Amino acid sequence: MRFMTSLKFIDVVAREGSIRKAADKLAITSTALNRRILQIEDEIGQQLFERLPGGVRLNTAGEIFVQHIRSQFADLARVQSQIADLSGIRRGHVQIASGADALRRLLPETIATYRAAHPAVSFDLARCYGEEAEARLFSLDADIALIFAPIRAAHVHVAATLRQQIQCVMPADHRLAGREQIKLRDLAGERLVLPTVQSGVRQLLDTGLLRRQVDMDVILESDSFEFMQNFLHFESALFFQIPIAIGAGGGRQDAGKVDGFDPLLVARPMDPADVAPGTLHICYLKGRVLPVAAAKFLDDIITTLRDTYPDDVDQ
Amino acid sequence: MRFMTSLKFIDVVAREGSIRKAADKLAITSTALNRRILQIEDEIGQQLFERLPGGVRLNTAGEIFVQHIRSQFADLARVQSQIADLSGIRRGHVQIASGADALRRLLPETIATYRAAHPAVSFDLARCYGEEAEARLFSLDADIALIFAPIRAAHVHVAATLRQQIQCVMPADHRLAGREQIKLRDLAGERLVLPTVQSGVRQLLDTGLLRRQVDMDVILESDSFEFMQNFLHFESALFFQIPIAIGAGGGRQDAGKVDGFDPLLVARPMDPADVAPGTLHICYLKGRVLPVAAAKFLDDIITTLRDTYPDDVDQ
DNA sequence: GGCAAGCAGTGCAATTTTTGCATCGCCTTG
DNA sequence: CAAGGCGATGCAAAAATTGCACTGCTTGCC
Repeated sequence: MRFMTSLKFIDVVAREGSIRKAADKLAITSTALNRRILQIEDEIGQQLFERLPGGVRLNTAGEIFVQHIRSQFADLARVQSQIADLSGIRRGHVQIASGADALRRLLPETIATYRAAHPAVSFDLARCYGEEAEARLFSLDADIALIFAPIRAAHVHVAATLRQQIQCVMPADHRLAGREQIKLRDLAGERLVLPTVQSGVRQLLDTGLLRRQVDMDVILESDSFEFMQNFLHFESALFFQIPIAIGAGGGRQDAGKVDGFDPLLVARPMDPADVAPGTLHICYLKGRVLPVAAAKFLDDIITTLRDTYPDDVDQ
Repeated sequence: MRFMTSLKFIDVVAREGSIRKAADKLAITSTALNRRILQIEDEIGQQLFERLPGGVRLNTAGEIFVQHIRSQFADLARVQSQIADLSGIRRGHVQIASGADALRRLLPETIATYRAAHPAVSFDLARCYGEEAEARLFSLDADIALIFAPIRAAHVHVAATLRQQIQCVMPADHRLAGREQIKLRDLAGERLVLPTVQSGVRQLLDTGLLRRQVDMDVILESDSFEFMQNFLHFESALFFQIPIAIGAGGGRQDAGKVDGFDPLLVARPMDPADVAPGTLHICYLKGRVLPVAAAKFLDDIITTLRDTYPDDVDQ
């Protein structure tokens, strides 16, 4: 896309914060890049970057312009996907920003199914927490975001939500494994593994714990489900996850099973009176027209979720 | 804007329907233009134009792509106006598509007032009928359209509407000049000057006349208010207009006066039971974010209308 | 039926634009 | 105060775009 290179260059310079670094990344000389930027600033009739001793930074005009550039790129991608769609080959690229929860089972399964139908569509997955996911939507580095946390920014459009009750995961022979529901005071004296404070699960737990003084033994904080799962094979403890992350339907035949097969672990829901259910938000940037591939995939996710959790999906 | 030239070229070729004609218009050789187009088609990976013996025509992919190009240009204009706005100089360009009605007094006055406040904003006025105005919105040749007719296309967003009762304009000494309202049957035997069939006024009149058989003497059809007004100085006749076109407020102190000053003509409303009131639509393309200047001007128009016709404006 | 006119595409040389190198002046940091 | 990083600039080399001359094609007109 020769006709977009200058714009792409500006985008990269904005991200790198330095013409020389950007030039390295773009495999051209800093002087060529510098002159392209000067030329565009000249054509726009406005300076876009502040020149600082340590590099460059977007000024207000630049912020506006770069946002425009990014939306142009996103729009071009949409147009190309739409054009490719005409010729029958459903090509495209879908960029997703997601919390760790959905990365575990929901996204792998949904993407695999999708790609079975449309093998020419490629995916890009960025694992990140709520705020960063929203930023990625805004900078058009993500088409779709799956956020298990409240939505902060007004520019995010929520296409669907999924209510999820936090589950307590424990060894199958744990003393609490027989309970239908776990209450916070049951955790007294237990060894706990908590997710990082940035995660939505942790925030919900903290909110619950604030109200009740429970004396617990937090032995570990981690943001890796895999690690926590394996850790429990060696030391008896409890950790917390939401159903989509452990692949267990709420109230279906595989309820209580972890990952659908791990015989050593079981999941039991927390009492909703103690820990409020959280909401997974499936969103995209407000006002955007998603590329064909992304729009279709968004549909697929929502359909999958509705099939799995028919009562908990809202649109 | 060097980085937009190739795209601009494609737009022009699409409009001209021929590479050579477009090349003439763009003051380059047809061969250079031809190669630019081949190059872009190569980069997109899709043919955009069908090659016909008499020139070129957009194919489906091309239609999509050209629409994208035009929206990019419109968006760039918005961004520039936004950037110019930052530096205090409110620069910009506003493109308006309007029926003849609003061109007469509403737009001249509103634009003059606007330009007094923002002298660096320039305007472009295209007089056209409903359907063409909508097409101009879609091809982004117009930011704002003022249409006195029903809206046909779904892609038009109506920002405000103004109800207007059709007025009958006549010499001040006409036998009907004393009436408060004119009924269709009053027109029997009168010499009438009608607006062109494309105009919304005519369509409303025709609808009314369909129901009542009135024997009239249509001596002239014209789409020029100026002509009709001057004609009445020479031959006694009636013609029809809406208040915004004759600069008369509905029920205000200048009601019944034409153009605010012409002592030879008076306007009397048609009986709403005979001729239904029409609606002036102030619209822009759905989903568009208007440039600062255009958005501000749209506001001004609506404010002006609301001040003049407080009871007839809806939003 | 043939011929002129109009169209898009192409090979090649001229021209314009872009790039890279060397270098400057500026600022911060150690 | 020196060193290192930054953006800007003069100048020559490299790459691209452009224009000219020409091809092959179709349509329409004599």
